Amino acid sequence: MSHETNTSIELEIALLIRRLTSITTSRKFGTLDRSAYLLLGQIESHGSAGVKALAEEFRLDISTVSRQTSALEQKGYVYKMPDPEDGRAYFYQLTEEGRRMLLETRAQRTERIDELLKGWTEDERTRFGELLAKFNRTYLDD
Amino acid sequence: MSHETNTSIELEIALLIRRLTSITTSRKFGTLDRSAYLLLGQIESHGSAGVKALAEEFRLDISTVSRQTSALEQKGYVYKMPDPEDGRAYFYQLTEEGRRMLLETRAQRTERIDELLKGWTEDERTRFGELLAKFNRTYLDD
DNA sequence: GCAAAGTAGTTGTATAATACACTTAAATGT
DNA sequence: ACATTTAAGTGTATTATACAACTACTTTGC
Repeated sequence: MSHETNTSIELEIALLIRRLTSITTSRKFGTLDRSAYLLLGQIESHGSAGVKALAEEFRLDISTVSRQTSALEQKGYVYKMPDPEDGRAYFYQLTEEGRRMLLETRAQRTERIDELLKGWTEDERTRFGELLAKFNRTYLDD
Repeated sequence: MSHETNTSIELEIALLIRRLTSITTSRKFGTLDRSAYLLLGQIESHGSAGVKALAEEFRLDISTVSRQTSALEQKGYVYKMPDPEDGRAYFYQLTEEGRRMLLETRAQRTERIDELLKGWTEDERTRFGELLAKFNRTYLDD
Protein backbone atom coordinates (compact mmCIF):
# COMPACT_ATOMS: atom_id res chain seq x y z
CA MET A 1 0.00 0.00 0.00
CA SER A 2 1.13 3.50 -0.81
CA HIS A 3 2.92 5.20 2.01
CA GLU A 4 2.51 8.66 0.49
CA THR A 5 -1.25 8.24 0.45
CA ASN A 6 -1.19 7.48 4.13
CA THR A 7 1.16 10.35 4.94
CA SER A 8 -1.27 12.62 3.17
CA ILE A 9 -4.26 11.17 5.03
CA GLU A 10 -2.38 11.58 8.27
CA LEU A 11 -1.77 15.26 7.60
CA GLU A 12 -5.29 15.91 6.48
CA ILE A 13 -6.62 14.27 9.61
CA ALA A 14 -4.47 16.48 11.81
CA LEU A 15 -5.76 19.52 9.94
CA LEU A 16 -9.31 18.26 10.01
CA ILE A 17 -9.43 17.94 13.75
CA ARG A 18 -8.11 21.49 14.09
CA ARG A 19 -10.63 22.74 11.59
CA LEU A 20 -13.57 20.88 13.11
CA THR A 21 -12.65 22.10 16.57
CA SER A 22 -12.65 25.61 15.25
CA ILE A 23 -15.99 25.24 13.44
CA THR A 24 -17.77 23.54 16.31
CA THR A 25 -16.35 25.88 18.93
CA SER A 26 -17.68 28.95 17.18
CA ARG A 27 -20.98 27.74 18.62
CA LYS A 28 -22.89 28.72 15.57
CA PHE A 29 -22.79 24.98 14.98
CA GLY A 30 -25.97 24.10 16.81
CA THR A 31 -27.39 24.86 20.21
CA LEU A 32 -26.05 21.79 21.98
CA ASP A 33 -22.34 21.28 22.44
CA ARG A 34 -20.73 18.27 20.82
CA SER A 35 -20.73 15.98 23.83
CA ALA A 36 -24.35 16.70 24.61
CA TYR A 37 -25.31 16.22 21.00
CA LEU A 38 -23.59 12.86 20.73
CA LEU A 39 -24.95 11.59 24.04
CA LEU A 40 -28.52 12.56 23.26
CA GLY A 41 -28.16 11.07 19.78
CA GLN A 42 -26.88 7.81 21.20
CA ILE A 43 -29.72 7.59 23.70
CA GLU A 44 -32.20 8.37 20.95
CA SER A 45 -30.91 5.79 18.50
CA HIS A 46 -29.94 2.98 20.84
CA GLY A 47 -32.41 3.50 23.64
CA SER A 48 -31.80 4.39 27.26
CA ALA A 49 -28.36 3.67 28.59
CA GLY A 50 -26.20 4.00 31.68
CA VAL A 51 -23.01 5.94 32.14
CA LYS A 52 -20.82 2.93 31.56
CA ALA A 53 -22.34 1.99 28.20
CA LEU A 54 -22.15 5.59 27.00
CA ALA A 55 -18.54 5.88 28.09
CA GLU A 56 -17.64 2.73 26.19
CA GLU A 57 -19.45 3.86 23.08
CA PHE A 58 -17.53 7.12 22.96
CA ARG A 59 -14.30 5.84 24.50
CA LEU A 60 -14.49 8.35 27.27
CA ASP A 61 -13.71 7.91 30.92
CA ILE A 62 -16.76 7.07 33.01
CA SER A 63 -16.18 10.13 35.15
CA THR A 64 -16.33 12.37 32.09
CA VAL A 65 -19.63 10.92 30.97
CA SER A 66 -20.98 11.05 34.50
CA ARG A 67 -20.44 14.81 34.56
CA GLN A 68 -21.81 15.26 31.08
CA THR A 69 -24.99 13.35 31.82
CA SER A 70 -25.40 15.25 35.10
CA ALA A 71 -25.26 18.45 33.11
CA LEU A 72 -27.88 17.11 30.70
CA GLU A 73 -30.10 16.10 33.59
CA GLN A 74 -29.67 19.52 35.16
CA LYS A 75 -30.85 21.12 31.94
CA GLY A 76 -33.80 18.78 31.78
CA TYR A 77 -32.79 16.98 28.57
CA VAL A 78 -32.59 13.53 30.15
CA TYR A 79 -33.92 11.86 33.25
CA LYS A 80 -32.48 9.07 35.28
CA MET A 81 -34.23 5.82 36.10
CA PRO A 82 -32.82 3.30 38.52
CA ASP A 83 -32.08 -0.07 36.93
CA PRO A 84 -34.57 -2.46 38.55
CA GLU A 85 -32.07 -5.32 38.20
CA ASP A 86 -29.00 -3.59 39.57
CA GLY A 87 -29.13 -1.25 42.51
CA ARG A 88 -25.92 0.50 41.45
CA ALA A 89 -26.98 1.32 37.93
CA TYR A 90 -29.21 3.82 36.17
CA PHE A 91 -30.71 4.35 32.75
CA TYR A 92 -30.84 7.73 31.15
CA GLN A 93 -33.74 8.54 28.89
CA LEU A 94 -34.58 11.53 26.74
CA THR A 95 -37.16 14.00 27.93
CA GLU A 96 -39.42 15.71 25.42
CA GLU A 97 -37.28 18.80 25.73
CA GLY A 98 -34.17 16.70 25.16
CA ARG A 99 -35.61 15.23 22.00
CA ARG A 100 -36.60 18.66 20.80
CA MET A 101 -33.11 20.03 21.39
CA LEU A 102 -31.54 17.05 19.66
CA LEU A 103 -33.66 17.51 16.54
CA GLU A 104 -33.09 21.25 16.52
CA THR A 105 -29.35 20.86 16.82
CA ARG A 106 -29.25 18.15 14.20
CA ALA A 107 -31.12 20.44 11.80
CA GLN A 108 -28.76 23.33 12.54
CA ARG A 109 -25.68 21.19 12.06
CA THR A 110 -26.98 19.65 8.87
CA GLU A 111 -27.72 23.10 7.54
CA ARG A 112 -24.15 24.07 8.23
CA ILE A 113 -22.94 21.04 6.33
CA ASP A 114 -25.28 21.97 3.48
CA GLU A 115 -23.57 25.35 3.25
CA LEU A 116 -20.08 23.93 3.53
CA LEU A 117 -20.64 21.31 0.85
CA LYS A 118 -22.79 23.30 -1.50
CA GLY A 119 -20.07 23.28 -4.16
CA TRP A 120 -19.63 19.51 -4.01
CA THR A 121 -21.16 17.03 -6.40
CA GLU A 122 -23.70 14.52 -5.17
CA ASP A 123 -21.20 11.77 -5.82
CA GLU A 124 -18.49 13.43 -3.77
CA ARG A 125 -20.81 13.95 -0.85
CA THR A 126 -22.08 10.39 -0.94
CA ARG A 127 -18.57 9.00 -1.13
CA PHE A 128 -17.32 11.27 1.64
CA GLY A 129 -20.15 10.16 3.91
CA GLU A 130 -19.40 6.51 3.18
CA LEU A 131 -15.69 6.81 3.79
CA LEU A 132 -16.15 8.78 6.99
CA ALA A 133 -18.54 6.10 8.22
CA LYS A 134 -16.05 3.42 7.28
CA PHE A 135 -13.24 5.23 9.05
CA ASN A 136 -15.31 5.73 12.19
CA ARG A 137 -16.00 2.02 12.29
CA THR A 138 -12.43 0.98 11.56
CA TYR A 139 -11.23 -0.15 14.91
CA LEU A 140 -7.89 -0.89 16.32
CA ASP A 141 -7.61 -2.80 19.52
CA ASP A 142 -5.29 -0.49 21.40
CA MET B 1 -28.79 17.94 -3.15
CA SER B 2 -29.66 15.11 -0.83
CA HIS B 3 -30.43 16.18 2.68
CA GLU B 4 -30.05 12.68 4.07
CA THR B 5 -26.51 12.49 2.75
CA ASN B 6 -25.66 15.66 4.60
CA THR B 7 -27.36 14.55 7.79
CA SER B 8 -25.25 11.44 7.63
CA ILE B 9 -22.05 13.42 6.99
CA GLU B 10 -22.95 15.68 9.87
CA LEU B 11 -23.28 12.73 12.25
CA GLU B 12 -20.13 11.05 11.04
CA ILE B 13 -18.21 14.26 11.52
CA ALA B 14 -19.42 14.57 15.10
CA LEU B 15 -18.33 10.99 15.72
CA LEU B 16 -15.06 11.49 13.90
CA ILE B 17 -13.98 14.36 16.07
CA ARG B 18 -14.73 12.29 19.16
CA ARG B 19 -12.86 9.34 17.75
CA LEU B 20 -9.85 11.37 16.63
CA THR B 21 -9.64 13.08 19.99
CA SER B 22 -9.60 9.71 21.62
CA ILE B 23 -6.95 8.30 19.28
CA THR B 24 -4.66 11.30 19.47
CA THR B 25 -5.03 11.69 23.22
CA SER B 26 -3.87 8.16 23.89
CA ARG B 27 -0.47 9.62 23.07
CA LYS B 28 0.64 6.58 21.22
CA PHE B 29 -0.04 8.82 18.26
CA GLY B 30 3.39 10.38 17.96
CA THR B 31 5.73 12.12 20.31
CA LEU B 32 4.56 15.65 19.62
CA ASP B 33 1.08 16.76 20.55
CA ARG B 34 -1.23 17.87 17.79
CA SER B 35 -0.71 21.60 18.11
CA ALA B 36 3.06 21.24 18.15
CA TYR B 37 2.94 18.88 15.21
CA LEU B 38 0.82 21.21 13.12
CA LEU B 39 2.86 24.29 13.98
CA LEU B 40 6.18 22.65 13.20
CA GLY B 41 4.71 21.25 9.98
CA GLN B 42 3.47 24.66 8.91
CA ILE B 43 6.83 26.27 9.60
CA GLU B 44 8.55 23.50 7.70
CA SER B 45 6.35 23.65 4.64
CA HIS B 46 5.70 27.38 4.41
CA GLY B 47 8.89 28.74 5.91
CA SER B 48 9.38 30.79 9.04
CA ALA B 49 6.36 32.65 10.31
CA GLY B 50 5.17 34.88 13.12
CA VAL B 51 2.49 34.22 15.69
CA LYS B 52 -0.12 36.14 13.77
CA ALA B 53 0.31 34.21 10.53
CA LEU B 54 0.25 30.89 12.37
CA ALA B 55 -2.89 31.87 14.27
CA GLU B 56 -4.63 32.78 11.04
CA GLU B 57 -3.60 29.57 9.34
CA PHE B 58 -5.06 27.45 12.12
CA ARG B 59 -7.88 29.80 13.09
CA LEU B 60 -6.65 30.02 16.62
CA ASP B 61 -6.46 33.03 18.87
CA ILE B 62 -3.08 34.77 18.80
CA SER B 63 -2.73 34.23 22.54
CA THR B 64 -3.11 30.50 22.09
CA VAL B 65 -0.44 30.33 19.43
CA SER B 66 1.80 32.62 21.43
CA ARG B 67 1.75 30.12 24.29
CA GLN B 68 2.21 27.16 22.00
CA THR B 69 5.21 28.67 20.24
CA SER B 70 6.71 29.65 23.60
CA ALA B 71 6.45 26.03 24.64
CA LEU B 72 8.11 24.93 21.41
CA GLU B 73 10.88 27.44 21.94
CA GLN B 74 11.31 26.24 25.51
CA LYS B 75 11.77 22.71 24.26
CA GLY B 76 14.27 23.87 21.66
CA TYR B 77 12.21 22.93 18.62
CA VAL B 78 12.03 26.44 17.21
CA TYR B 79 13.93 29.67 17.64
CA LYS B 80 12.76 33.21 17.34
CA MET B 81 14.26 35.84 15.08
CA PRO B 82 13.25 39.47 15.24
CA ASP B 83 11.71 40.73 12.03
CA PRO B 84 14.24 43.25 10.69
CA GLU B 85 11.43 45.28 9.12
CA ASP B 86 9.09 45.41 12.09
CA GLY B 87 10.30 45.81 15.63
CA ARG B 88 7.15 44.23 17.06
CA ALA B 89 7.28 41.06 15.05
CA TYR B 90 9.22 37.82 15.08
CA PHE B 91 9.81 34.85 12.84
CA TYR B 92 9.90 31.35 14.19
CA GLN B 93 12.17 28.87 12.52
CA LEU B 94 12.78 25.17 13.04
CA THR B 95 15.86 24.03 14.88
CA GLU B 96 17.55 20.80 13.85
CA GLU B 97 15.95 19.13 16.85
CA GLY B 98 12.58 20.52 15.84
CA ARG B 99 12.91 19.13 12.36
CA ARG B 100 13.96 15.78 13.75
CA MET B 101 10.94 15.65 16.07
CA LEU B 102 8.64 16.64 13.25
CA LEU B 103 9.88 13.86 11.00
CA GLU B 104 9.79 11.33 13.80
CA THR B 105 6.23 12.24 14.75
CA ARG B 106 5.12 12.24 11.14
CA ALA B 107 6.53 8.74 10.71
CA GLN B 108 4.81 7.54 13.90
CA ARG B 109 1.50 9.02 12.91
CA THR B 110 1.70 7.65 9.39
CA GLU B 111 2.44 4.24 10.79
CA ARG B 112 -0.66 4.48 12.92
CA ILE B 113 -2.69 5.35 9.84
CA ASP B 114 -1.11 2.38 8.04
CA GLU B 115 -2.41 0.11 10.77
CA LEU B 116 -5.84 1.69 10.89
CA LEU B 117 -6.35 1.52 7.14
CA LYS B 118 -4.70 -1.80 6.47
CA GLY B 119 -8.02 -3.37 5.47
CA TRP B 120 -8.82 -0.60 3.00
CA THR B 121 -8.27 -0.81 -0.74
CA GLU B 122 -5.81 1.51 -2.42
CA ASP B 123 -8.70 3.24 -4.15
CA GLU B 124 -10.55 3.88 -0.91
CA ARG B 125 -7.48 5.33 0.72
CA THR B 126 -6.71 7.58 -2.23
CA ARG B 127 -10.28 8.80 -2.42
CA PHE B 128 -10.47 9.37 1.34
CA GLY B 129 -7.29 11.44 1.24
CA GLU B 130 -8.63 13.52 -1.65
CA LEU B 131 -11.98 14.16 -0.04
CA LEU B 132 -10.44 15.06 3.31
CA ALA B 133 -8.15 17.51 1.53
CA LYS B 134 -11.09 18.97 -0.32
CA PHE B 135 -13.09 19.30 2.88
CA ASN B 136 -10.21 20.98 4.70
CA ARG B 137 -9.98 23.52 1.92
CA THR B 138 -13.72 24.13 1.68
CA TYR B 139 -14.11 27.43 3.37
CA LEU B 140 -17.03 29.34 4.65
CA ASP B 141 -16.68 32.99 5.46
CA ASP B 142 -18.12 32.87 8.96
C1' DG C 1 -24.05 -17.78 53.55
C1' DC C 2 -20.61 -14.84 54.26
C1' DA C 3 -16.18 -12.60 53.20
C1' DA C 4 -13.48 -11.06 49.30
C1' DA C 5 -13.40 -9.30 44.93
C1' DG C 6 -15.50 -6.83 41.39
C1' DT C 7 -18.46 -3.10 39.35
C1' DA C 8 -21.59 1.36 38.46
C1' DG C 9 -21.52 5.63 39.47
C1' DT C 10 -19.85 10.08 41.80
C1' DT C 11 -16.58 13.40 43.35
C1' DG C 12 -11.86 15.47 44.00
C1' DT C 13 -8.12 17.02 41.59
C1' DA C 14 -5.08 17.86 37.70
C1' DT C 15 -3.97 19.07 32.94
C1' DA C 16 -4.40 20.78 28.24
C1' DA C 17 -6.37 23.62 24.81
C1' DT C 18 -8.70 27.25 24.09
C1' DA C 19 -10.85 32.27 24.12
C1' DC C 20 -11.34 36.96 25.65
C1' DA C 21 -9.73 41.13 27.80
C1' DC C 22 -5.93 43.77 28.80
C1' DT C 23 -1.10 45.51 28.25
C1' DT C 24 3.13 46.94 25.92
C1' DA C 25 5.79 48.53 22.38
C1' DA C 26 6.25 49.64 17.71
C1' DA C 27 4.30 51.21 13.21
C1' DT C 28 1.21 54.03 10.42
C1' DG C 29 -1.87 57.74 8.97
C1' DT C 30 -3.50 62.31 8.92
C1' DA D 1 3.31 64.88 16.40
C1' DC D 2 -0.31 62.83 18.03
C1' DA D 3 -4.01 59.30 17.53
C1' DT D 4 -4.92 54.94 15.82
C1' DT D 5 -3.74 50.44 14.63
C1' DT D 6 -1.15 46.28 15.12
C1' DA D 7 2.10 42.14 16.80
C1' DA D 8 2.97 39.84 20.59
C1' DG D 9 2.55 38.52 25.36
C1' DT D 10 0.06 37.92 29.95
C1' DG D 11 -3.93 37.34 33.29
C1' DT D 12 -7.86 34.82 33.87
C1' DA D 13 -11.72 31.80 32.87
C1' DT D 14 -13.89 27.80 30.67
C1' DT D 15 -14.30 23.27 28.79
C1' DA D 16 -13.13 18.62 27.98
C1' DT D 17 -10.74 15.30 29.52
C1' DA D 18 -8.24 11.58 32.66
C1' DC D 19 -6.93 9.31 36.87
C1' DA D 20 -7.55 8.25 41.70
C1' DA D 21 -10.26 7.66 45.70
C1' DC D 22 -14.66 6.66 47.50
C1' DT D 23 -19.58 4.69 48.17
C1' DA D 24 -22.90 1.57 47.57
C1' DC D 25 -24.26 -2.50 45.51
C1' DT D 26 -23.43 -7.27 43.26
C1' DT D 27 -21.05 -11.54 42.24
C1' DT D 28 -18.05 -15.29 43.33
C1' DG D 29 -15.60 -18.88 45.80
C1' DC D 30 -15.29 -21.62 49.31
